[in-house]
Amino acid sequence: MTTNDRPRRGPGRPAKSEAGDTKAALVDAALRLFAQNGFAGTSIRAIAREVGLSESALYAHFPSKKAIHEAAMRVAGPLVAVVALEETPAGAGPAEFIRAFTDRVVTAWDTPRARQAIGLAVRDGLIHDDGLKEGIDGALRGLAGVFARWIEEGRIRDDLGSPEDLAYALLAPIAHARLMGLHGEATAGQRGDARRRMTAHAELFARAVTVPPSGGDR
Amino acid sequence: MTTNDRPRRGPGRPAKSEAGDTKAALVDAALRLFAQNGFAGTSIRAIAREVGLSESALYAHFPSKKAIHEAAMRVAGPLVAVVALEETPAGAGPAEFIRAFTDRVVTAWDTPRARQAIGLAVRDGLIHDDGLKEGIDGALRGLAGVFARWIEEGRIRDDLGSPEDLAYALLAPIAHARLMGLHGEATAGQRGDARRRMTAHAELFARAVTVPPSGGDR
DNA sequence: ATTATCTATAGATCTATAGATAATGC
DNA sequence: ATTATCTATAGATCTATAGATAATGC
Repeated sequence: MTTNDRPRRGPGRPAKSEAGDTKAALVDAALRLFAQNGFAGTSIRAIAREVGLSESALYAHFPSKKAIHEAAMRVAGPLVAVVALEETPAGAGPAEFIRAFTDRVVTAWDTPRARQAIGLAVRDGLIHDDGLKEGIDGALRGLAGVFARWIEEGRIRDDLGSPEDLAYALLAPIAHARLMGLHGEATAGQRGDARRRMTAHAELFARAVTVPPSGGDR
Repeated sequence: MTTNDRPRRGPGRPAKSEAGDTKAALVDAALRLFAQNGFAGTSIRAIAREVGLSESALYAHFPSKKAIHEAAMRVAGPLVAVVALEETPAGAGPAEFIRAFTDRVVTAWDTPRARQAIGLAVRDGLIHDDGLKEGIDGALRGLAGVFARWIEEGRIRDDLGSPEDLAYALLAPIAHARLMGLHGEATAGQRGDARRRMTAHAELFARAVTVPPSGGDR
């Protein structure tokens, strides 16, 4: 179970040589355990032991259990992919953009940190948190803005639904695959499945929204 | 907080008049609390108190905390919507079928029981459970079968992706909306948003997959 | 003196059990 | 006698604090 099993220290300040970044190690262990077992299911004892410390050493770094949970959430970082949207060059055509955007999201979400972060969010009800909801809505609006321009320019179909609905049709399946397959406890196989599902959906979506070559039945 | 506040009983067997179905009331309270706070975040004390009992009265009905959690999961019932698929008449056209199927799923998922069930699944990691994954895959396969037939018959587009990918493109956004908006703590407004999102997506999907009227640009 | 650890412990809370008590149904 | 409740309590575990100890950096 214990990923990080440094030897238990003796009393007193540790020698310079063996004095690692304890605080960072604690946050790391906390992130992992909270994501796995939730807030109530994780004791500060378990966190301290994972790093090879006594419980009270933890209290020298964080004033309370809540504080270390908050620290873990901070390093987990933002859960949504607004950044990926801003970073994707919109110059290319719709299909290329959709592919590039999805690739960025998939890469960002398949890091160990991001996988633990989503576990944390799911376990402790943050998935029903207003902050997360606003983040998602922001990402949807950003994507909808891009789609709205393309609809105006006649580069994607205007008869399917609102730009917002289109954005949802692209993003939701990707987000769903993340929840099901890019979490902290996912095996390499599950992660591969999730990534394939994401890119496959992006391709399907790109084909569905781009204006079909007009004329000629069959 | 307490939804069910019957008066606390005295010692001894309660009179027939005030002897409700305690076991059912316990499971009900347990489902609500486990969904809200997770397994570790819910004490048997809290469950008993919610029903107006002492902790030990609970142990007369269930041998352990785990047992009452399992009972709660059983009444929560299956999480996925294979039933909805079987119940939807496939005789109608693709668009009608997609609409009818989605309506059934939405209705099934917006019951208080189903909303608590999804909270339970999310909170205690069942979302990453193999059983649930198999249920989802089963629903996807069933839907994919319907789509495969329609593709053969030329009633929906064959150039978007595999029947499985199509099934995912329809189901995942609906499942995602459920997670975000049809859970135990969702307000009426959030639930309405989620339902609208589901039906809007079904409409978009139906338009995207049906074969476009051929011929004539613009 | 400060920092980072330890041991020991207080006080709360948690699961579970033992034994008492009172209504029910035979 | 059985059933459904209670009170009391054991024993484990949890968060948090107090005070000791030893290395560091001035």
